[in-house]
Amino acid sequence: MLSIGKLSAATGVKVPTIRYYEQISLLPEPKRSGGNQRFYDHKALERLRFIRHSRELGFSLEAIRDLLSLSDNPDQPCAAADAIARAQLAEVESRLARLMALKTELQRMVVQCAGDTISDCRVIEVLSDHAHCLTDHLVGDDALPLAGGSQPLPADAL
Amino acid sequence: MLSIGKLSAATGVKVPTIRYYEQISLLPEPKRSGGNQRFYDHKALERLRFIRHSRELGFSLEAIRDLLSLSDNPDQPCAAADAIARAQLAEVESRLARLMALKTELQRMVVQCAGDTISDCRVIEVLSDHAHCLTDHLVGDDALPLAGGSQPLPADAL
DNA sequence: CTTGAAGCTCTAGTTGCTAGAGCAGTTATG
DNA sequence: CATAACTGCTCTAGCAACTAGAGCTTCAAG
Repeated sequence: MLSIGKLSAATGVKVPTIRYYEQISLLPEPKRSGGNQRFYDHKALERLRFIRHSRELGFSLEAIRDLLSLSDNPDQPCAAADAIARAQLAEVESRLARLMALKTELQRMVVQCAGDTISDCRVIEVLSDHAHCLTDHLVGDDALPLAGGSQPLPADAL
Repeated sequence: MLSIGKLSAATGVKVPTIRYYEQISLLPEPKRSGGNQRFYDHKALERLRFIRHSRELGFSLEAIRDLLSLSDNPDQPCAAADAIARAQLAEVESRLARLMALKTELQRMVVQCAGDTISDCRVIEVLSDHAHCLTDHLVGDDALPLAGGSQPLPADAL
């Protein structure tokens, strides 16, 4: 039996995050000891490790919720898990492609800057006008939804 | 003079987003016409284009705020703008490295899945145990702050 | 002159946490 | 046994960068 602090240390997930996961029902409510303190068993430890590892791989909490419910029913076919993983892979690949275009553009911008005054700074100039760019580092398809529907990858899992 | 709708069409930035930028003082308050409607001049158009392009390149609104104030003072040295751009480049490069590790791991996961039941699904198995992974797709340095201090790149600019 | 699109303000929701206030319970030391 | 220091508890509010919706007003076209 682990206190929440020990569980945190054992998994690398911060204490408030564990309570947050409980709040959104990603973790079940654990037993409480006399003075209302949470105590966790081995199953909870495993589940939290699963969550953490999935987060590291960029899965959203919603995807993880699905993956967990799949892993709770081991007799079902694994096609669903496979589909979630494939979707995540596709997501990562498309982000990779975009990031590589960004990197190219940023590099050009930085390299060309001669270090003079702002008035002839390449950085500012390039930012002012997309025509200076080589690639189409645009976001969407045609309406260019700058920030849009999904935000599957956690900002820090990149 | 452009209405907010025309400005939106001309820049690809959604109407509510324009109002949001005004609210956080990234755009100045525009003139209003008789019935309280916003009207924008050419300067506002340029400024919004600058913002949009910077967002496409992954700069945070805070970084853009700095870049804008730099571009408003063209006599100053451009070292500051250069530094912001270099920081952004470094950020993008580190995200790229992480994303590539993720991609490798996800690919391995997906390829190995034989399509049987969950009980012997590689996807679930790998997620359960980081030891299955080749790379250290871990986030932090030692404390592994799963999600942490900075979130410079907007989730959708990836 | 009427209709429908576009504009207005305001509040609240999204994701995945984090930070802080203000307590109560637990553990280590004197 | 007392006390300090730590860990835990609940609750609310905040972060980025928007998005969605309610409920209202104004404008342009036919």
